[in-house]
Amino acid sequence: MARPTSPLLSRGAILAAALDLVDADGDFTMPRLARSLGVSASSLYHHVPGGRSDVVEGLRNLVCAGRMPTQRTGSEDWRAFAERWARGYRGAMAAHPHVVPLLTAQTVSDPEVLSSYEALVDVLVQDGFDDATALHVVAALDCFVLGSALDAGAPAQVWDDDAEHRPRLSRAVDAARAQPGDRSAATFELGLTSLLSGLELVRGQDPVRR
Amino acid sequence: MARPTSPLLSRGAILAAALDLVDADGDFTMPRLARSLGVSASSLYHHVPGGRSDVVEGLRNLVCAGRMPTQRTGSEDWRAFAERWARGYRGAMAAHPHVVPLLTAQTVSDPEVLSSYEALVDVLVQDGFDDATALHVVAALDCFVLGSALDAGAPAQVWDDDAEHRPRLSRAVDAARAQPGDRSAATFELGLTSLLSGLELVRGQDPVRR
DNA sequence: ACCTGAACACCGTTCAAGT
DNA sequence: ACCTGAACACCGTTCAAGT
Repeated sequence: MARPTSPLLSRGAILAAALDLVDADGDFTMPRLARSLGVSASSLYHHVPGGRSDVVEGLRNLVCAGRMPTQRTGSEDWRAFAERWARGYRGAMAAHPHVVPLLTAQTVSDPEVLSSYEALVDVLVQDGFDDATALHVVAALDCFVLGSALDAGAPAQVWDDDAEHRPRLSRAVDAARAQPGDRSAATFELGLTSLLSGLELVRGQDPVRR
Repeated sequence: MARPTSPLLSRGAILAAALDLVDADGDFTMPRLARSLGVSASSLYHHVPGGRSDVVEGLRNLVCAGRMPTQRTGSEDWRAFAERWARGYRGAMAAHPHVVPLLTAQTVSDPEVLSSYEALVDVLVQDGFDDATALHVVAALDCFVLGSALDAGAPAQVWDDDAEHRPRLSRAVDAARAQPGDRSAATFELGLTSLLSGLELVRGQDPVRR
């Protein structure tokens, strides 16, 4: 075939196909990705110069863009904004849980995602956290959200809860399963609420005495 | 050579070599692992029947075994035990940060690790959490610890903090860097303390009203 | 500029063959 | 039982060749 009159591929089409593949299979390879687009593997590199890791960073943007807040509304205090930030982040990831393990290996460089970090730091400092603590708060939220996103993507059977050998774990798992709704989402909500309540106690506290 | 008079390999030796490789290179492959042991790749499968994923689960045990508490001391309340549990877990992972991304893809099946989960649930229920909430508490702590462990292994430059475009993020990063000690460890301590303080507020609360 | 097929240096895993 | 080399079906990436 060689060069077609109108391009067969585009960066956007490649990323969309990659996301479909990850959602369906839990992973992707360059050859499979090419096959799903009816194209040869080497063609991809014309549109995604950085190769596989470029596609992965593209997936981060595709999954997160527009789902994370970048400025607070008039009435929001730091806690309300942090809650919205964390929910947006976790919601974006949980909608495509299989991409999360791909992202954890790479540094965040996507500008849109970084803007939301910037906004969160801004709100925290405005509302009484000192600079260093604000950074730790953002990082701690980031840790919890990332862990929760991994949790959302984990197999239903996260822990091998053998009732014989681990009766209390097994009973707790059953009790949580008996509740309505998504177990992983409920865990996230409990953890987020608790984390924010605890951070409120730290806010404005003398940094050196902590 | 064929069969040697005394075995060249053992499961333990393979796992130890794999951990060395992961600590040094950030990853391992079966051929490299074999080469580091002066052996051919196919030999490994006699001692690690499950292949690569078997090695990964073995690494979890090697890294965590003995580092996570399995019963509380007489004077410990739930909070003290949960703190010890989370610190042990995070400390084990942070000592070998590159293994963490390998583990996140797989379900926990190691008995020693599961025993410590069992112990934590037990303590929580004894101290006033209902079964379902205890499970969510364990899961939330697990999420935070796992996220923190990933954070500990991430490149020093977690976020691409361009001072031009993201001045507040950049300033907060600088402020945190100016503090003594490990940034990631400090984030973990702040988050853990806050999370536990927040969970204390939930303990014994009417489950249905929450 | 954009797509191709061939090529390179890798993977993980299996298995008959050796002792 | 334990190690080997050969083999299989894959990877990610590069590049000269085509239009």
